[in-house]
Amino acid sequence: MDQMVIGSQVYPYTVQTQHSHCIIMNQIDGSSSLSGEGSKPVVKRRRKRRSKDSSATNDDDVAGIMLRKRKLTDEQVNMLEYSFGNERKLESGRKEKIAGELGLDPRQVAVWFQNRRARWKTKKIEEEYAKLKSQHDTVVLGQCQLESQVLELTEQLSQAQNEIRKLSERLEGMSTNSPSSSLSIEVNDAPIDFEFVPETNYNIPFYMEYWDGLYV
DNA sequence: TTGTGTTTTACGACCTCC
DNA sequence: GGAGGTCGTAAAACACAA
Repeated sequence: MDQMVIGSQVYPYTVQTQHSHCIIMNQIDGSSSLSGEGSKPVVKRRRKRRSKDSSATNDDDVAGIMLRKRKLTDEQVNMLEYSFGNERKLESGRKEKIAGELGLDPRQVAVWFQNRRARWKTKKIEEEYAKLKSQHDTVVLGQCQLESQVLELTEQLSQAQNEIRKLSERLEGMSTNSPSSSLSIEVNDAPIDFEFVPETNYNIPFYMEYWDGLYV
């Protein structure tokens, strides 16, 4: 059993001490954290913090030292973790039961669950963030690939436009008075057939230029 | 040993639900 | 209105590098 020496007094440092510590705490505070001020105006009152001074001798300071928070034992934490794994919320009866089994104040059990839920929530948020980041990175990568393809296709399109313009100019030079409804030319030894389809809606600029070139 | 960063315990303020 | 929740934070406990 650990001991805490305060002045001439030796205080046992055990689970029971932790239990007592909470009772003292509530008495000293003269308040419960669950007092619930409802919708009163927000008045942030800084609570008194416990002193770090261990050389104190008067009753209040001794109590303050007794109030020092104590780490829960591994066994207590394991039991609390197990309980938390079964159910993250803590109804009154269960809290009393756990507190009794572990020799803790019910308030300690409630606080532990509150903090545990907060840690769990933080972890969940971090996991969700990592998942979303991964998805985002995947989308960004896909976007880069698509942009690269767009550049490549734009370049190809530009080259094709140039080819067509050159051919158009050549055809213009060879043009006769009677327009033909179709014509056939070769580009790079590959035959390309053009067919005039008046009802087709060509709204791509270079096609319009091409037709304009043919039928000026 | 000591300075510093992180984790754990505890609390005050406020919110929600019954 | 009370019980129990979240949120933000203080302070003790702990880990660890320098």
